[in-house]
Amino acid sequence: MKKKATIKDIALLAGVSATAVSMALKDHSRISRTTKERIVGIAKKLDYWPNSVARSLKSKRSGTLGIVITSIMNPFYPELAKGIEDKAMERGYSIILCSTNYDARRQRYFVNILRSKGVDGIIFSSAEVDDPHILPLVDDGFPFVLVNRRTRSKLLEKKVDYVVLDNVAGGYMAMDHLYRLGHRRVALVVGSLATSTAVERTEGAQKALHDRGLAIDPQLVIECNFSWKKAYQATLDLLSLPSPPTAIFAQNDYMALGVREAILDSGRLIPRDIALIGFDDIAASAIRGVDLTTINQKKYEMGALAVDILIQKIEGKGGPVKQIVLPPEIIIRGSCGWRLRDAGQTVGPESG
Amino acid sequence: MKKKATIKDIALLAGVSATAVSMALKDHSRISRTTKERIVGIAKKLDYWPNSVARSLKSKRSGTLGIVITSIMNPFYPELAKGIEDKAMERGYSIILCSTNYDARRQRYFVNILRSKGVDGIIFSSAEVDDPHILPLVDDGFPFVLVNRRTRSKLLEKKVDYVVLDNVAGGYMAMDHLYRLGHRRVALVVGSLATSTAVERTEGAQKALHDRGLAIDPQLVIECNFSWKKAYQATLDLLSLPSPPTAIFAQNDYMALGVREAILDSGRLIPRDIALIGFDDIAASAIRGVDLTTINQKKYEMGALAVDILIQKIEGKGGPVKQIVLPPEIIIRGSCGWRLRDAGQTVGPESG
DNA sequence: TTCATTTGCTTTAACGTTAAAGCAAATTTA
DNA sequence: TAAATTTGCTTTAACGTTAAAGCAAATGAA
Repeated sequence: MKKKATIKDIALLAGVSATAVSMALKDHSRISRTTKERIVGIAKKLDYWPNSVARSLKSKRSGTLGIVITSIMNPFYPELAKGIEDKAMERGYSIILCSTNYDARRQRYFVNILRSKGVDGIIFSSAEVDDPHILPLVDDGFPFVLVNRRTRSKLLEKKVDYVVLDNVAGGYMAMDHLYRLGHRRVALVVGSLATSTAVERTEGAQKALHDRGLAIDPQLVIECNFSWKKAYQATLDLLSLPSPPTAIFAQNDYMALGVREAILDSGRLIPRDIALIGFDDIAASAIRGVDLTTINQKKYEMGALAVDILIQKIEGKGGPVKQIVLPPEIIIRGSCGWRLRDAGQTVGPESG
Repeated sequence: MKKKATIKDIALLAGVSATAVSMALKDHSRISRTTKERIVGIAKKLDYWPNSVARSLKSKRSGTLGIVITSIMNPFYPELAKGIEDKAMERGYSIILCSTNYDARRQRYFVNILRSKGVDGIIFSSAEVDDPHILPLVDDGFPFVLVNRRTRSKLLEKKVDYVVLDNVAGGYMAMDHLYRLGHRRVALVVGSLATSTAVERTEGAQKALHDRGLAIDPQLVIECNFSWKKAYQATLDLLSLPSPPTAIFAQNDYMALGVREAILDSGRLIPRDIALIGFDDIAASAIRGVDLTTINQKKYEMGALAVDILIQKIEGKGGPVKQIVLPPEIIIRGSCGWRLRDAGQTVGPESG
């Protein structure tokens, strides 16, 4: 492979030292205008680009951020990733993407890989509660930020920066919406209870009922690990119960699509026979005919914010721990119907 | 930030030279078993991980691949990216992801950034016809592979490795399917004619009609740049034509969703009033109620294959230029109906 | 005119790793 | 027993860049 020009090549051609070239390209004040212009001219002619690897070694800065997510296939991520990417690009950073494929052990591995590659900081969007790989990062003072999920470890919760949705409020909002539409028997298709998101959304949903002196029938709470397939099966099980739910709250839209499929397969219609609410507002939820009512989180903004916080930590203008909790927002589409069930009938599009 | 242990730290503790440590960790034959075990023990105790940056500088290998795509938000990419990621991980490489956000000029920029960061090779999934940044790579012998799109430059087409779908066959297949269902007036919602994919899919569609002595009405061919919005608008325009099409072939599923929305907004039903076929088989197309008939390409396999080819080039077992053209596959769902139009009526689900 | 400062460079050294070369001691071969 | 080889390390140097220190020449101040 043809070698790219280095500072030395330029120095040789310009008849100066390598340092002079480095100074010229950095617009150092102690280099004469004429020499600088000569050097810059030669650099341009040779199509010179500084070798970041050498720079990183010298400066301990790589201009690269590590991003650890569960899987790029998860429809939640593209928007988050775009927020991260755009902001990182705007601020002059590149990103190395790592997917754990839902294998928590890989997080530790990726942290080591990323640190060895000299990334300046890491964004975790897949942290599980009490992740053992987080502690060494805190101890070492290595810059990182959690997005979407946070750690619930007593030891760490005060020390770790994060940008998350107020998932308790989101869960509350979803259940509240269903309650107001008259639903009293609501099933919970839960994510993975190893994640803060699932725990908190469940908490919020329970609180919404508790505030009205009600409680969720434990029979109607099923952990589905954020899996489409498990959500599908869980729904079939729920629907064959002697006293099935009148509504289902799926803790993310991806599972909600599995729930939807099972409902339709059972010959029921949404929302005529059963109401459905999701969480995340992924792209597919807005498709005509899907019309999934859902709790939205500003994924793009979350990503961008996380990058800002991370870079601030990296560049030393740290300050106190940043823990940002964004408010959720309900997106009302057709999947829960539009009229109060109490008032007579539920009306909605004959979707599906 | 706490410094990570280096080879020197280990050397100091073990009372040997840095090179001895390097040899011990690499299981060099000229190091004694006892010394090696002592060194390895200390390394483990210090939680030593080799500094890849230093290694890269020395060895000119980073174990990192650059991936250049248009946008992670494009629903086509997650599956492709996963194929790339899984295979790269399997073979011990990390990936740096770059999105051009459909700005072709950024490709040149990213190529420079990536090379400066020392990536061992680049996968382009966003190449436009005659990209000017490709030529220097070929000249330098820098390893890269195109996926999904290929260059159509006369100068380069024989020299560049790629993995693509047989898009001509795909276009042919789509149009052929519509023809067999009785459609004679088919509109083409075209991507961007600056891409090989759009050009070839159009070519294939035209060929399918040409083989039957027909031709596409130029009035029914609209370039929409792979944009949902443009596809939506184009469809409204098509439908208000004095003699509107009986079917629409959208050159990717994402545009097909825009077409679908416009059709439904116009009060028509799919496929009762108009048939619709897409391309790519993105996740949303399979959703009940969307049921988009489409041409599938094995995105995951394409990504994995591209990585294999790239790594083969990187690791020197190059051989001849690899140009892989995969066969398309039609996924028949409900959006074109199931009976021959000639035979009477088209039947399909009352989707949407 | 003399000393102090500024300018415009060069030399040195370092970042962490690792091939290559070197070299004494141990072992094998003749 | 002497020469040749192997073992087990060390020293050196390099990858490309850039702070830091150095230093002669030009400029400024007294």
